[in-house]
Amino acid sequence: MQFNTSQIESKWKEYWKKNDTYKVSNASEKPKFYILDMFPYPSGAGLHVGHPLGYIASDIYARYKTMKGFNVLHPMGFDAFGLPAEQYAIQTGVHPADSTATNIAMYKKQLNNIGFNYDWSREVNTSNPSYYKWTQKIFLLLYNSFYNTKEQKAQSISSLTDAFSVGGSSHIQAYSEDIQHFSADEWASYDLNQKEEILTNYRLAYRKISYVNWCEELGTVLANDEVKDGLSERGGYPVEKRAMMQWSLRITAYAERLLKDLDQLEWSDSLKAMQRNWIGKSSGAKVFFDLDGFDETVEIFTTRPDTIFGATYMVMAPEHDLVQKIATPEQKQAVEDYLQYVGAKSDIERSSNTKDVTGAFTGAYAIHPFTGNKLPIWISEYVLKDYGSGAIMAVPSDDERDQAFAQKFDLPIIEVVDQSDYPSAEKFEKKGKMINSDFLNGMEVKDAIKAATAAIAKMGKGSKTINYRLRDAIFSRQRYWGEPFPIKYTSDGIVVVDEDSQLPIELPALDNFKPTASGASPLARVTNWVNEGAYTRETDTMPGYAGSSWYFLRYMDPQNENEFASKEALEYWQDVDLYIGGTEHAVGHLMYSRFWHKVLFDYEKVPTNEPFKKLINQGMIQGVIESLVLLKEKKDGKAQFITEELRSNYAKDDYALIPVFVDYITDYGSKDSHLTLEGIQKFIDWRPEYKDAYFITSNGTIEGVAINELSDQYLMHTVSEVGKMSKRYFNVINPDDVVAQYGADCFRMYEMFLGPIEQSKPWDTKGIDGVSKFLRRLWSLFYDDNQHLLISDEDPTKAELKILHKTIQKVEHDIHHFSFNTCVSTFMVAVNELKKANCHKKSILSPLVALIAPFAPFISEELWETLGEQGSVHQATYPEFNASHTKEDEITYPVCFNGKKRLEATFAADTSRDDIMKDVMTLNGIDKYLEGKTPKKIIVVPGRMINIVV
RNA sequence: GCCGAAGUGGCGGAAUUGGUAGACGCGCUGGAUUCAAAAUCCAGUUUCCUCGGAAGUGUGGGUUCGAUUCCCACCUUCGGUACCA
Repeated sequence: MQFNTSQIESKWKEYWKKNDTYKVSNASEKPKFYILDMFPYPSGAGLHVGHPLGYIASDIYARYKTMKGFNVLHPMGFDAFGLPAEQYAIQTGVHPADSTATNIAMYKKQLNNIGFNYDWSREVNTSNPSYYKWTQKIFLLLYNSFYNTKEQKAQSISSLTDAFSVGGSSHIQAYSEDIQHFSADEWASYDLNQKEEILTNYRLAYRKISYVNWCEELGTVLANDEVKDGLSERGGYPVEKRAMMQWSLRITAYAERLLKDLDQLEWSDSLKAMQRNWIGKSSGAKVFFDLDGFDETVEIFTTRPDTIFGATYMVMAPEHDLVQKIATPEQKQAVEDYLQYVGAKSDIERSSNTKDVTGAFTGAYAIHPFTGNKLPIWISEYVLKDYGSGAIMAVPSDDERDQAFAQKFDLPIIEVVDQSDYPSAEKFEKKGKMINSDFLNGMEVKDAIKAATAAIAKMGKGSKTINYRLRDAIFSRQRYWGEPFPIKYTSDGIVVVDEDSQLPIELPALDNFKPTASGASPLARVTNWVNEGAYTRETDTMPGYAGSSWYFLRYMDPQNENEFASKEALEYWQDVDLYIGGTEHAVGHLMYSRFWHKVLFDYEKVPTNEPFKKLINQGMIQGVIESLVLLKEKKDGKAQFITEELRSNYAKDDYALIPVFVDYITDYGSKDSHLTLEGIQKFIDWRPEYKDAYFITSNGTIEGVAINELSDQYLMHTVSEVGKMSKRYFNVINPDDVVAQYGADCFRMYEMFLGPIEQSKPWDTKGIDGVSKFLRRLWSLFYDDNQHLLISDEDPTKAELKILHKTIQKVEHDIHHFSFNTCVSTFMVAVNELKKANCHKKSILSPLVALIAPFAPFISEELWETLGEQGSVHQATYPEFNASHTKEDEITYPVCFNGKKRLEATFAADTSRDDIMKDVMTLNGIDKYLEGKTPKKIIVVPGRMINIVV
């Protein structure tokens, strides 16, 4: 039989489907193993060769685990809500549900082409009402919960209201940023509205005013990644912050647990570091400063309470609530001007300006708690409203920014830390002895922090505090294509939740997807949906991360209509044993999923505290972007392109890079990448607006219209950059094309062969022939050139068994370490050696095919059948390694002199260390290296090497 | 700036606990086969050299009998983050 990839692939795809080869059961005696891929957003562009990298790795691992006797769950689904589909709907009028369904069908076809072992009966689609019913249900659970800081877990909000009814707010231990004090009687006297206002401070899902990116010209709210440098990505219009009442999730309540539980996870250090940075825990003290002439106090947060005697002024965030109140009439104008200045700047501009020091004096003063001195209160953009309490005590002697500010506005500086005992200490480092600090004088910084905090607490002016950088997550989007909230409002604006029996609240039909003028979601147009009796529905929808924060649970029991997953299914599958995905979700998705999971855990709805035990970040496969250099200046009204090597003659502003479809490029991806005359012709055909352009090469200029008459010495070199694989750069490689040319097995193995899974690298087809050759060589162990079967039933030789078992050992080791590139090398070595040994024995080839099966599922299935084995190779038992076959009788030792290898010597494997030491001195040629000297020392590492020290 | 990852032939990369640096593949060179080509097969391929050797894993130092691997300092590239008090 001939090796024909497309025939083999369609044959076995059919077989797997017919035999339900990849169907996974929840009822199994086998140990479970749950391996998960980050599910894709089904975009209209389809999969490119970068997407499957992680999927191939997980597929290999899943198939390996199955053969090792595990019941393996390896599902796939779609993160189907999202902006691109809505954008497409606005442009074309095609309903997002329709375009999404089309895209999903295309994705599934592409995925099946690569031969993944997904159990499609478990497919999940977040935009499906039977799925988002449970997203809505979990949202309601969050809404009806508060965080009990004593028990350290989420509890029902009703237990909080019960406690309020019994004892008011005094003995409550519940997480909140805004604690109000009231008695049980007061609580009873409040009306619904007042109660709700208080509960809002405790609920894990709550509403507050937050800011969105509003673009007046586009008349819509933009996502963060639609805003570039303070302008809308589409059109480049200005974007401003606009306040809107929006849903948020109180993830901050879980900050400590999210931080602490990282320790138990098998994630990479860099990923954990990213999450830790994001949570941003810092410990210090909060201190209340009295205001001169006002009853209010200003709360500040500091990590350096020891330096409190060095505080010479205060700074508030410009948006701080007290600013308007305390500003004196004389300073009112200055404050207004400054607010004007800050308000006009976007976030990006504000944070990119770290050099210029700006601010304004409010005219008000705070009272220093120890000295009683009056400290002027300033406002400045370098203090952020959302971090700490939005105000600081400024210590110019020990903080870089405070120092710059003090110098600019001529504020006093008092040195309070003497670092002369620590000459190596950096300035502002927490090292030194306190000076000019009253009762702290002479103390080491470390002790002074404790002493100062204790003194502040004793005065009732503050306490030790832990602060987190993590913010609550905004959960509202003013969009159509997302989960509707199961929420409506009374005419007084009081929240009414939908009953379980009403879920799912489905997205209503709509034909105009354009945003509304007010910035509300397009849903606001559907008045008969919005107005439900006396109630008005929430018209915002949930963000992308809503559906993806729990999808891994749904795979366990995807068709369940009574629960998001049954208790039995959850008990059996527990958690994800191995999660593979890109780093782009390092903080967003992974943080929200952990948060949701912990809430569910607190309610005993899931059996585990963390969702993803082990996580591997696959690197990205990037594309090469090939561009022509276009001069901005025209000549005779015609565009001018220059060859890459002439680019250095021009300033950066004089030219632009025009991406070229990579298929037209010769030597794509190399330093020498260029367009030949033929390539230039293709380029012009593709972009007719350049048909008259000049193409300036090193050997002279050619005009687009006159190409045919010219010879081949004219090459236009292009600029090669490694970057994203994207439609925008015309460098997308579709896996279908690679599969059609080389076969799915070759594509899979080549992606693995490119290098370590965690590393990013540009796609490059150089070298795919090597893998293709390997598969043909494997085939040639079974069939000769005339397609005659070569298989024999002879007993294997010792040498053949050794090749096989060395391979088993190495491949299994490497799979455990996710080193799939070296697995492929190992297979190549094995096939090369068996070929050399002329081995066609079933006893060797059967286990070899089983070893290769996880990597090349199609060819191995075909060869398994050829060998006369029963059933699917993917349900076979993994070959067992037997060490007795790899034992060496003799070992060839490298003989080194001072660590450099000079000679070799072969000894029987069981030769003792002493005998080797003796024998090595009688070695042929050794005198030359000894140079007549006696060796100082001979080191023998049995089985490894011999080193002679001269 | 801070945090993290990495730096090895012309290229992708390998080297398991500190123990023969460059496995495997691409590319290149030569040869066989062929009318010819493709395909296939065989041999060679880190650099320098006086063909016996010498140097060599970003740079400089250190520990060690021995360092791609461990330690210190620096350089470069990539990813994350950005006035976090």
